[in-house]
This record gives sequence, C-alpha cells and structure tokens, in this order.
Amino acid sequence: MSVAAQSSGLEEMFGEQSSLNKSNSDSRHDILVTAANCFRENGYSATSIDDVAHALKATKGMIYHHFRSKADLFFAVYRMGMEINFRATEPHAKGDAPALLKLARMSVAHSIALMREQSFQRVLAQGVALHQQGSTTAAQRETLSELIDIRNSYETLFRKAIEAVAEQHKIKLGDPSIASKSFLAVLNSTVFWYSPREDNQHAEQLTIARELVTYALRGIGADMPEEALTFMEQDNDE
Amino acid sequence: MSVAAQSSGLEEMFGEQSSLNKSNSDSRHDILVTAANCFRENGYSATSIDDVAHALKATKGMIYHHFRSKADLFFAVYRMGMEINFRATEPHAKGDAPALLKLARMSVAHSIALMREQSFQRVLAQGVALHQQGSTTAAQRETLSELIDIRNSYETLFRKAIEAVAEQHKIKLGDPSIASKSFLAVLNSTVFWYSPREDNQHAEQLTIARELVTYALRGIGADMPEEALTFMEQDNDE
DNA sequence: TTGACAACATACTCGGTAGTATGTTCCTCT
DNA sequence: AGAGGAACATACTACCGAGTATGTTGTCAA
Repeated sequence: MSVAAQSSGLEEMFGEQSSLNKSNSDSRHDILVTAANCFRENGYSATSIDDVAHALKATKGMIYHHFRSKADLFFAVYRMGMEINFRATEPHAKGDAPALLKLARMSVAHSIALMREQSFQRVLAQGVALHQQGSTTAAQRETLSELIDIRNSYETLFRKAIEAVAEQHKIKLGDPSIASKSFLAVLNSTVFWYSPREDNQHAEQLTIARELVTYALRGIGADMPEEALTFMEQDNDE
Repeated sequence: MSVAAQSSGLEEMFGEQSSLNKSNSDSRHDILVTAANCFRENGYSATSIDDVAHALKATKGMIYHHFRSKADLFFAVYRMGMEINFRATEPHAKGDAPALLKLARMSVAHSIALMREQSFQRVLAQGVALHQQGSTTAAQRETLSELIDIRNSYETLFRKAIEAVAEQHKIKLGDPSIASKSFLAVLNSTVFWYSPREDNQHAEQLTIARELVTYALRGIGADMPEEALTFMEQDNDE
C-alpha cells in the first residue's frame, strides 16, 4: 500500500481497529467479506444469517459471537465499504495538484475501487435504501444516520473538488448540488452493469474508469487530463 | 392524454388490457399503485402481502384474488413502470425532429416521468437487482428475463438516439455503450435523491430535468437545445 | 327463484428466520 | 494443574409471512 499511514483523519472516523486491519481478528474480517457477497447477491432482508454462516462453512453461533444482530453486521459491512472508498480517494484529495487533476485522480481512484470491491459498494446502495425506510429500533436508526453522515461527507469531498474546478476554470455549474450528484451518478453507474471478466480485469477496469471520468468531467464542462491515469500503475495488491 | 392511440407497438408489448387502462378493473389498478409504494418504501422482500393489503384497507385474500403470487404482483408493478416510461418517451423518439432535439425531448420526458412516478421507478431498479440474484422458480426467471428485455429495448431507444446525435454532429463517443449507460445514469439519478416538495412540483421538476439533461448532453459533447423544454407545457393531468 | 360465478373476507398451515440458551473445546494465565 | 474465558457449535423458541382452503356476499342471467 503506497499511501499508508499519513494520519488523515480516517482513524477518528472508523475507530482504532480498522476493518481493513486483518491482524487482530481474521474471522471477523472473513465474516464481513462473506456477508458483503451475500448482501450483494440477495439483498439485506433476503439474506439470512444462516446463509452467511453456510457460505462461511461455519454456524450461526459464530456470527452472533462477533455481531450483536443482523443489522449490526450490515452496518459493519457498510462501514468497511465506506472505508475502502475513503482510503482510495482521500489521498488524492489532499495533494497540492491543480484542481482539475486532483478531481480527475479522485474520480479514477473511486471508479476503480468501485469495480474492485463490488460487493461492498452494492451494500452501500442498500444502506441508503434502508435509511429511507424505517429501521426498527432507535439505536439502529441512530447508527444508520451516522453512516449516512459518513457517506455525505464523502460526497462533500467530491463536491468541493468539483466546485474548485469550476471556480478555477471559470465554469458556471447551474446548481452545483445537482452537478455533483450527476457526476457521482456516472462514476457509480458501474454498480448496476459492470461485472468483472476473468481475462485482464485491471486493464479493463482502467479503460472503463477512463471513459466514465471523461464523461463525468465533460458534464461539468471540463476536459480529462491524461496524466490523471498514470498514478494507478504501481499499487497492485496480490 | 395528448398522444393517445397512435398504435405504436405498445399494445403488443404490454398486452390488450394495459395497466394504465383503469376502466376494466379499478381494484387491480389500486393494488398496483399501493404495492408500488410499499415496494418503494420497504423493498421487495421486506414488503409482505399483508402490508400491501393493510395499506389498501383490504385483506390478503383480495390481493391473491388478483395476483397468483407476490412475485407476480411485483412483475405487474414492474410492467406498469416500464409502460409509463414508454408512453412518456416513445412519442418523441418517433417524430421527425432533428436528432439532437429528439434526444433532448426524450430525455426531458423521461426525467420528468421519473420524478412524477417515483414509486414505480424504484421498483424498476429492484427488478434489475432481483434479476441479478436467483429468482426461485423457472417460470419466474423467464418472466423476469422478459421484463429485462423490455428494459433493454428501452435503453436501446436512447442508445440509438444518442448515436444518431453523435453521427450527425460528428462527435466521437469512445465506447457508445458506456456513453449511453452514463447518460441514463444521470437521468435516473433522481431516484436516489429526489423527493417531491409540496410547493410547485411541476416547476421544480422542470428545473431539475433541465439541469440533468444539460449535464447528460454535455457528457456526450452536445449542447442542450432550449426548444426541448417548450413541449412540456400542455399535458398536465389533474 | 335459483344457481353460478365474481369478488372478496376469514381462518389456518407450514416453512423459514432472528435471536437465545446452553453446551463444548481449547488456550492462557496464574 | 486448574480456573476462567474466548471462540465457537448445537439445540431450541417464538414469530412472521407466503400461500391455501374455505366461507360470505352481491350480482346477473336464465
């Protein structure tokens, strides 16, 4: 991981034991990954705890040992999804690159993280849906609101970047809120139609990301800076 | 309804007794509307037939008298959602207006229909999700595939229009498939964040539609033709 | 008048599921 | 060594919800 610990406020947001930190508790992490897949494939309420347990070749008791309730498990998966996004995007938002290049890099990173971690991203969408419904208990409702806040602050990251570009390039945006929502809608659209092919995933994902970001940027009246793609080459995990 | 019966292939697609045809069976129509709301608020699997019945101030038996199963009900709602979209959009696709104006009008009409009939549109999104999962029986799977086909043919309507614009205005699209997916993603994004205000819905919706279509068109490198908005003024139901 | 059928309402079955209560195993610390 | 607890597995409860079976009411036709 190239952009490791630069103390960027992520710890405050997600707590000491990051979900990405596999060291402390392997099985908790395994549950999260498996649950994310189940939620993606069947949706929250159509997924039973037993389903997750079975996919893990474990039992219900094991899951309830790590999570208080099904909702709790869902929230944890949601958190991890958001954390993935932040870790991918935030470093680019903090650099001192020109506004347009910054936005483009954020977008590419976001787009690729989205395709790499499909399961978690789909859970995020369900989280919003769950929030619009009524979640049962008061505590759950509070937790959900907190999660939505995290999501909103993520969107704000993009909106700020977009407005910076608009200002610097003297573009008028109409309603900046709608512009940024459209912008993210384009980047997020892969959730609905992309599924990874075996062949050359990384190359394919880069191509798609390039197209999407080009489109999204043109939507706000800016042109894709080609340097935005060069940074992606080094950090391949596994 | 200004663009009534011009025999545009809709009858073949949705059968003789259109879901929009309230004459024959009022209660069936009522069920569809209520079910759409329930599905929107709680999602498919979290909505029970009893929920729908209760919202209708009727009983479970009444619903099962009109629909064989919960899945059947869902499919019917889905169909009606698609029909709403087709009826709103297809007339504009058939005119002999210039390509860009045609696309713009289709987009505005689609966008506004989306905001007016929120409940049904959210069901459409769930339909795609359900399709990606495994639906239980073979018959259901077949029906779902058929519905997805309808949806695809709707998307094709837009893709054709987009490609026509690209050709006529000598725009190069990169991957046309991704471009049209992004295009629709922008138009459809309201599903996730728009909820109607009491005040002046129609004006508000027009404003939003205008912003969205402007963004979407710029994404493919085209400019919003202002005449595209003028047609919307007459046909206000109720 | 009656009988047949549509349009529901009521009452019930039965499988699935969240959550709990209670083992069992193993590891660690003293 | 053994006491205690973490990390599970097993067994059970209680409820909910889809689907069904059967009752009731109105209506229309012969």
